[in-house]
Amino acid sequence: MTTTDAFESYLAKSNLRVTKERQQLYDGVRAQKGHFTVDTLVHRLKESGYAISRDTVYRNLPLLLEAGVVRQSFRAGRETIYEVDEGKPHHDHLLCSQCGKVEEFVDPKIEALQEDVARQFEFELQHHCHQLVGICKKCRKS
Amino acid sequence: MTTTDAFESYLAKSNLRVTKERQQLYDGVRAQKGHFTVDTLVHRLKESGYAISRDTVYRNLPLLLEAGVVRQSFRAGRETIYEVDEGKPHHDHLLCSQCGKVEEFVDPKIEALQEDVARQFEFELQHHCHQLVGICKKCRKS
DNA sequence: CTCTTATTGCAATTCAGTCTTAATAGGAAT
DNA sequence: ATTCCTATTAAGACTGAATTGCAATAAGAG
Repeated sequence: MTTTDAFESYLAKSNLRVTKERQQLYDGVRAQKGHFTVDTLVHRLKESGYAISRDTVYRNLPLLLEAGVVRQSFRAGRETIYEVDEGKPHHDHLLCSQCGKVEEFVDPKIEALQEDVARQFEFELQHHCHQLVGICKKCRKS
Repeated sequence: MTTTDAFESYLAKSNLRVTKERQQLYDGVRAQKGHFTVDTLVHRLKESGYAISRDTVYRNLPLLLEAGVVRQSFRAGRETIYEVDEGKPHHDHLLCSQCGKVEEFVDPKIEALQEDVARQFEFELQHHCHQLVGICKKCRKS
């Protein structure tokens, strides 16, 4: 299965239609490097000649999330930040409250402890949101 | 120092005025049990005879946060959920995605590992946002 | 008591995200 | 291919949380 099929096979499985917009959205999303917001995504899609409405993006985001194409990364103020979720392993974020710098980290021990907590409360863990906020080295110097 | 002075001493230290609204806001906030949103807070303040505008609440929330009176708890959809930050030790949240149930947990090992991560990236940790999302026992049965 | 200026309430505004609706197009059945 | 049903789309109105500008008010220093 080529990577191009990932979203289409999800759509087929869910009895959803493969539209031009969904294909373009999939392409556009995968072209994103790093973190992005819905607005920047729409803007970049337009630049690439894909005129997909903001609503269509919003409507299809749950599908892209479900299909494992994108991942809700974190929230910066009002905006939700997304990132591509293909190939890249799970990780959490460390943000600088001064300059907005974003670092990614993974800690298997924390992941395991999260599972323990969920088990303890008899929850079936679906996902988690874990952000550390602090001041980076550079900002601390000024 | 009585607990009533906590906010006032913070205001004094910061060269901010002690207004009727700030005193009432402080009282009102401390009367909140559990989690609350800005709107519910304004509503309850009004019920208690404290007619404080929503704007004043928004404007003073950063001060209350800074003074350690309230704490940003987590976000539910668009709304920011707050909770009183006096007496209560730090804790994180476990949410049920089906029924919205909120459990609180503390794990000293996770806390320590967060410090380790921050140290590794040379960040000075200020706070963190840690929510586990899953399905609770009751919801899993239906 | 007076005066300066922080603070307040109001109204207008912003902005992410949602909803409504009419038009369009996917794709199954024929 | 053609028809038809219905999912999906774009446009724009709308929502609700949060912010801002401004004129009126009141804290508290002198």
